[in-house]
Amino acid sequence: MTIARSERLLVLLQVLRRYRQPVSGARLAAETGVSLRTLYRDIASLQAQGAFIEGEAGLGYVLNPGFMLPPMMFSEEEIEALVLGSRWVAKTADPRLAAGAVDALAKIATVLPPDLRQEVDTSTLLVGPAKRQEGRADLGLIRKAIRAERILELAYEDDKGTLTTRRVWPFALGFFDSVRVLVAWCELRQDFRHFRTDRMISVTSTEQRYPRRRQVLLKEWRETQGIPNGP
Amino acid sequence: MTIARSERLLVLLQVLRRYRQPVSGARLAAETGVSLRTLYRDIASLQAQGAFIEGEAGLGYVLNPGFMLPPMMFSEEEIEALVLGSRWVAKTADPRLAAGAVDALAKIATVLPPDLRQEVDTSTLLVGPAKRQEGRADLGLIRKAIRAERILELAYEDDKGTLTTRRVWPFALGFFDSVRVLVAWCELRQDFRHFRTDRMISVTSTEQRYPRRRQVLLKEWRETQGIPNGP
DNA sequence: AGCCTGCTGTCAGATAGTGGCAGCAGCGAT
DNA sequence: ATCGCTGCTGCCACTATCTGACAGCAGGCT
Repeated sequence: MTIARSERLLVLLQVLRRYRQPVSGARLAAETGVSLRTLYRDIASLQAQGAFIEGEAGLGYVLNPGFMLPPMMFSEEEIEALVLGSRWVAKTADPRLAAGAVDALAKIATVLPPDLRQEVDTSTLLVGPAKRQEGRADLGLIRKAIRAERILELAYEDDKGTLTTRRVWPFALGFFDSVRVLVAWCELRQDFRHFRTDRMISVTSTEQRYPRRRQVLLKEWRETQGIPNGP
Repeated sequence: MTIARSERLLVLLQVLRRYRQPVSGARLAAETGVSLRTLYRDIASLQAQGAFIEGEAGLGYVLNPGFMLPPMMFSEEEIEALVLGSRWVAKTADPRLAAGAVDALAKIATVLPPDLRQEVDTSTLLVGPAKRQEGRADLGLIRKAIRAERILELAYEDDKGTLTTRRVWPFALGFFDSVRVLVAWCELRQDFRHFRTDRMISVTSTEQRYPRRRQVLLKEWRETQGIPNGP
């Protein structure tokens, strides 16, 4: 990847936008296809032009969010990705989230210049039929409980057909090809448990907040699963 | 005023933003301290990077508003939908489209108010592992051909193991659980055909444009499939 | 102390940027 | 139609900017 400096600076800006956590200069240098020395020069250039990039020794660089520097418009690839993603959500997720996908895309479309708006309407990336396994569970309720870190009461039928009632701390929802799985801390078992949403007999949200942060639970669960990191 | 090109491009963008009415290239050249010839090169560079600058002979240049994304408001549901959709694309699609999904989300995040930006980072809707069936086919190339309505030359191995070479008019790409399917008009068979991307031996893009609009082909294909409408 | 990382200086060679000129094309006014 | 204004592209030689490598210092974390 050998691109001119003037273009590279904008690429670098986007790479920085992409990472939210500190990134090392070496990594940025690799991504922009340039030596470490040159990367330092590039960073200095961006800072001189007003970009608020913080660099801390031993950590890396972070782009302070909330400041707009070009290129801010979406590329064709990005539009296609947004459209395809929204279509998948619209087909796969529960009705409320599906509506959210459609609405979000519509909002994005309104701020697009005409030619890109055209891309949204005419994109021909299609999503295959969903093999939804419907349960009585209200996914909207579950997502809301996850966001608000509220305890849920589940009536659940496990894979052996045994019915149990549990209080759980919900913190993630996994979307697989045909099933949706709630990941939660189970008060009954005092451990992480997975619950297929189609096996939930009933779901009740309490007003009670569980005592830990869902990000922390997610991190610990990932470690038990041997999943390194990332969404 | 003699500044480096990389910085000058950003200055030029600011100058363009300042004017609302058309500005002549000569004036822009003077303001950025550069010859007219070079200014034309600068404008070309900005356009190549996605800036929507319109230049009309006899009038001048105008920066199409909308190059910058305005601050946007989304509901929590909409944010979750966007994040989930992007994560799915990032896991499922080809590397370029996957990067597009991540980049698009990053751009959206920068124009979000802080509390919603938080939502993007902490969303705990997860996507299961992709069961990607990789082929040698370059999906990026295929998508580009679809967008530009270019004829593709395929070396394809059908389900019986027979190898054929065909010229096709690609107009849609279907994402299923484990396979990606190109939908195209096949010149050989004079009919619509589906091609699994993992069975493509080679894909070559021609510069030749096929004689019909892809939207029309899509509509006709849908009718033959008995698919009513909608994406 | 040791490791990782940010940051600066220097230098010679590679690269890209630059202006001037010439020519074509589209638009509006005369 | 003609003219003037403007956008746009090709060409070419000159220049300066950019680049990588090496070397060294500073600051945070374990």
